Amino acid sequence: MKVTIKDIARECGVSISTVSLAFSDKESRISPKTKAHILEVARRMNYQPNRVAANLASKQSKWIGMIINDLRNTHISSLFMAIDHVIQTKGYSLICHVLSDDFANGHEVIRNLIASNLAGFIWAKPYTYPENEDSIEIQKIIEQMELPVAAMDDFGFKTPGVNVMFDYQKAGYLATKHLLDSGHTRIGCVTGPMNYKVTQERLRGYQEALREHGIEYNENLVYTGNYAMKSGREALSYLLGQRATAVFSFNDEMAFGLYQSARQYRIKIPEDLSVMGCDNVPFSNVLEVPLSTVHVPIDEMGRIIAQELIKTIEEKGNVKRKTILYQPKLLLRGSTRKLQAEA
Amino acid sequence: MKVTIKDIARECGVSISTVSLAFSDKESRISPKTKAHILEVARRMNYQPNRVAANLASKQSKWIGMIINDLRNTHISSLFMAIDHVIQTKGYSLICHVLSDDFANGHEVIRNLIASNLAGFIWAKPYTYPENEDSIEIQKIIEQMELPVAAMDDFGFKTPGVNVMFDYQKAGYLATKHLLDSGHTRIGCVTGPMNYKVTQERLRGYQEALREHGIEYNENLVYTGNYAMKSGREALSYLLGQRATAVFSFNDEMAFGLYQSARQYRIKIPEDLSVMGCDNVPFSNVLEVPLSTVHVPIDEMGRIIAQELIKTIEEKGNVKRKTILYQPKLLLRGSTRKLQAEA
DNA sequence: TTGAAAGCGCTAACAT
DNA sequence: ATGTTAGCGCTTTCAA
Repeated sequence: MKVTIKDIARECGVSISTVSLAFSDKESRISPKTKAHILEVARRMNYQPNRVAANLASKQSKWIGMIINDLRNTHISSLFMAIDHVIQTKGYSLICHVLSDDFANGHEVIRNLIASNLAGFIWAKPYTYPENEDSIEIQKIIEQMELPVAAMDDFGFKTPGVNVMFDYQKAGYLATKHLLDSGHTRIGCVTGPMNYKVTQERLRGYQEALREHGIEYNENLVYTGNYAMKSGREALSYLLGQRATAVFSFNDEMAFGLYQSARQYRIKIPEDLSVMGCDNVPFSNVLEVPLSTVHVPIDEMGRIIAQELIKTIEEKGNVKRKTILYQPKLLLRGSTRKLQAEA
Repeated sequence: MKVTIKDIARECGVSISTVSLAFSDKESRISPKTKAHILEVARRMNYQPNRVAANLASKQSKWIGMIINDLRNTHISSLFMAIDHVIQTKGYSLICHVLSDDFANGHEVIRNLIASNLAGFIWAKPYTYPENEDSIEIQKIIEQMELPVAAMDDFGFKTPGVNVMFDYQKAGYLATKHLLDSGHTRIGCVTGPMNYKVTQERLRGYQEALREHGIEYNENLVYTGNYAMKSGREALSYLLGQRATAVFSFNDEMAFGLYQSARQYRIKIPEDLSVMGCDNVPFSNVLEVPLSTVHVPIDEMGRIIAQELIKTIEEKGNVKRKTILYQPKLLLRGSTRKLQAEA
C-alpha cells in the first residue's frame, strides 16, 4: 500500500500536521531535530507526497496546461522545449496537448485540462479566423475561472498573464523591402493558410512595402501555402510561371521546398531566383546557399512566456495583463541578390 | 467563486450524490428527467467538474506521465504526436517533460510527475549506458507504486504494461547487407552516441553483416555521431578519407548531413557514394535523390504504446507485461548503387 | 513547538 | 430512484 503522511506521523510519534509542516518550506516552527527525524523516516519509508491531495486542500497546484499545434516543425518543437525547460526547472509540470488547426476535439480536450485545477494556462496555438465558436466559449470559461493565461498573440484574454507577440507585419515589410531595394519588382510570396492571423500580418507587410515602392499589389504573385515544405515545392513552378524574380516565403520550411524544387528544375538560387524566408530555424544556415531570412526569437519567446506566467502565478497581488512585443531582424545571407537594371 | 457539485445540488434541490451520479456514465439509476435537469442547470451555471477532487476520492486518475527526449527531430516529435493523439482521444491527459540525455533534473522531474497520482507512465527516452543511478532509483519507485508503465525498449520494468521494441540490430544488418550485396566492401558508418543501446544494436547488426560476408570489422570506418545533422556533415570528409564507397547512417537526419556535405564537395550520391539511412522520416522521400533507408514505423509504435497502456489501465484484472517487437523493412530508393567490379 | 480538527470537492458504499 | 455519510491525503486555522 502507498505510504501516506499518516504513516509517517504514526511512525514518528507526531501529529500529521507536524509532518506536513516539516515538508513545507515555510519558516519552520518545527524544531530542527523533529524535522530531521521526520525527513529521515520519510526517506526510509519511501514516502511520496501526494500532489493531488495537497492541491485539493490548498487550492494551489503546480500544473500548467498548454495547447500547441503540430510539433513536426523545428520552430514549434523549439518553442515547446523552451517552455518546458523553464517550467520543469521551476518545479511545475506541463499538461500539454497538440490540437489540430480545425480544433477537432479542442473543446473537450481543453475542458479536461482546465478541470485539473491548473495554476496557469499557455495558449500556444496561433490565432485563426473566423474565431472558432468552441474556442470562444473556452476562452470565456478560462476567463471566468480567473486562470492566469499566457498566450502567443492577443486572444483578448483579460485575466492576469501575458501576451507574447511578434511583429509579423514588420517582418513581411522588411523582407519585401529588402527584395525591392535589390531591384526586384515581380516579387512572389508563398503564404500560410489565410485564416491565420500571422499569415495576414505578413501579407499586410508585403503589401505595405510594395505600396511604398509604388508597385501595385498583384494577386497572381501570391501563392497560398500551409507552412509545410510541400507548399514551397509546389509554389516554385507557379511563381516562375508568373515571372517572379524573387520570392518571400512566409516561413523557412516552405523556403526549403522552394530550394528543392529549384534544384530539380535547375533554377539557381540566387542567380535565377532570390529567396527570403521567415523564422530562422537552425537548418537555414546550413544549406548550400544559406537562406536569407527574418529572425524570430522563438526560444526567447518560449522562455519569456513561461517565466512571465510563473511570475503571474506566484505574485500574490493582482497584476495587470502584460504584452511583450518582439521585433523582427533581417538576416541577410546568400539567397538573395541585386537585380541588374535591364536597361 | 467557482461553482461546485454542491451548488448544483442546492440549485436543483437534489443531493450531491445524485449530481455526481448524473455526471458519471454508469448505467443510470437516476431518472432521465432528473439527469437532464441537472445537466441543464450545470451548463447554465458553467459548472466545471474538478478532476483533482474526483481523483482523490476515487483513487483513479486520467493523467498519464511521460518523459521523452529532444523533440527537434521529426522522428521524435512524430512519436510525441502519435502518443498524444491516442491519449487525448481516450479522454486522458499527458503530463510530459523533455529530459536531456544526461538526465539533469531527471530525478526531480519524475518525482514530481509520479506524485501526481498518475494512471500510467510512458518512458519514451532511449535506454542509455551506464544506467544512471537516478534513473534506477526512479524505476524502483515506479515499480513499487505498481504504476502501469509503457516503455520504448526494455528497461526491466515488471509492472503491467508494455515494452515497445524495434529490432535495430536487424535494421543495421539489413542496411549493411544491402550495401555488401551491391558490391561495396569499404562501408563506413555514422553512429549515434555509443552509450545508447539502440546505437550499439545497429552497430552489432553492421558487424554481423560484415562478418557474414567475410569482411573484417574496421574501426576506422566508424564515425561516432550524435543523431543530429551536423554529425553527418562532419562524417563525410572523414569517411571519404577512409576510402569508403558507401555509408550507413544510423539515422536519416545524419544522412541529410552527408547529402549537404557531399553537395559542397561535389561528391555525387549515389555515383560517388552510396548512402543508407535509418528511420524513414517524411523528408527522406523528397530529396533530389530519395534516400534509401530502413523504415521504422514510429507513428504505429506511438499509437500502440499509448493504446496498450490505456488498455492496461482499464483492464481490471492483473495483466502480464507484454513485449511488442517491430521488424525493420528496407526501403530502396535512389541513394545506393551497385559497385562495378574493379577488374 | 506541537496537536486537534475542519474541510478542499468529489466518490461510493450503504440506507431509505 | 434518491439521500446520508464516511472518507481520499493533505493544508491550515486555532487551540494548547
